Amino acid sequence: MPELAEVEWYRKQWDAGLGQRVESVRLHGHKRLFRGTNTRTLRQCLSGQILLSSAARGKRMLFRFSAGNPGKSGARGNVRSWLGIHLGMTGALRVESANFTGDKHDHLILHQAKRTLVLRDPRQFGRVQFRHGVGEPDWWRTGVPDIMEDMFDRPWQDRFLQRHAKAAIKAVLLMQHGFPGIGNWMADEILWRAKILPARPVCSLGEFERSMLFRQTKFVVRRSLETLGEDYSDPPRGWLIHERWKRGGKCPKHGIGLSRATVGGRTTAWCSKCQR
DNA sequence: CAACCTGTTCGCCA
DNA sequence: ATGGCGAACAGGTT
Repeated sequence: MPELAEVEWYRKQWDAGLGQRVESVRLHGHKRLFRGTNTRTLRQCLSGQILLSSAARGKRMLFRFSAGNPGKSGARGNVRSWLGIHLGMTGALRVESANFTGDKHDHLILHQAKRTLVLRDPRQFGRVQFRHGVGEPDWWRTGVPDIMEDMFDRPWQDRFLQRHAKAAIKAVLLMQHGFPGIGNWMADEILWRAKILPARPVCSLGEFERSMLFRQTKFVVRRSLETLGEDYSDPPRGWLIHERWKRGGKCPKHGIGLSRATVGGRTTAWCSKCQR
């Protein structure tokens, strides 16, 4: 499910546990979701620690934990636990009551005194990472600006486009090293608003189209964060997403049937009248 | 029963 | 060395 705006909403679900201690940890340690992660360390380190804060970058989240009484024991006061979560295709974060136990798809469960923080992911295309130490984990640094940051500007976008000149623009919008957080529906939304056919090779885009692409990318991200990302409310009326998966879905602007095909390896919807 | 799915990664090929 | 593409991953839903 989750693209950048949904990820932001899921991240905030665990805010209910901020400042509270993790009493115990339950996890399905042998599962694919934890590939490359030492789950015994995760369970041992996180038990007894306090959830301090969280952040999201694109589709990735980072949760910061530490022991209580920071600073009391000198340098060791700076030791933190860092929990990285990617929700993949079917992941979700939610909060349950304190006595929640979960089923086979609830892979990571953090029990607090008054509630339980749950990560569920049936398909396990998501991922959990963990680090215990001083300073942010290496895997959290990406070198890629978030789309809403000033660093994400025209020169940066155009440099990335240039590196993938022969690929379909739809495929390039899905690349997390260029457009972090954009997924299938947001890519279609952006291209519809920018009036660009998804299968167009990047090198065929003119200056005006690249500037439309840039503006609509910023716009779709901003408005998605203000709706879905804020309270999971619907994106604005008139957006393509409302028609995208409907049988007989129509272009919100022209009312003609949407076209569909696989582009960049994903099902793609567009309006053949709007987009050229 | 078959096809499809809001994501990433790997191996193969140009 | 870099970039593009299709398959694989695992399970639910239509």
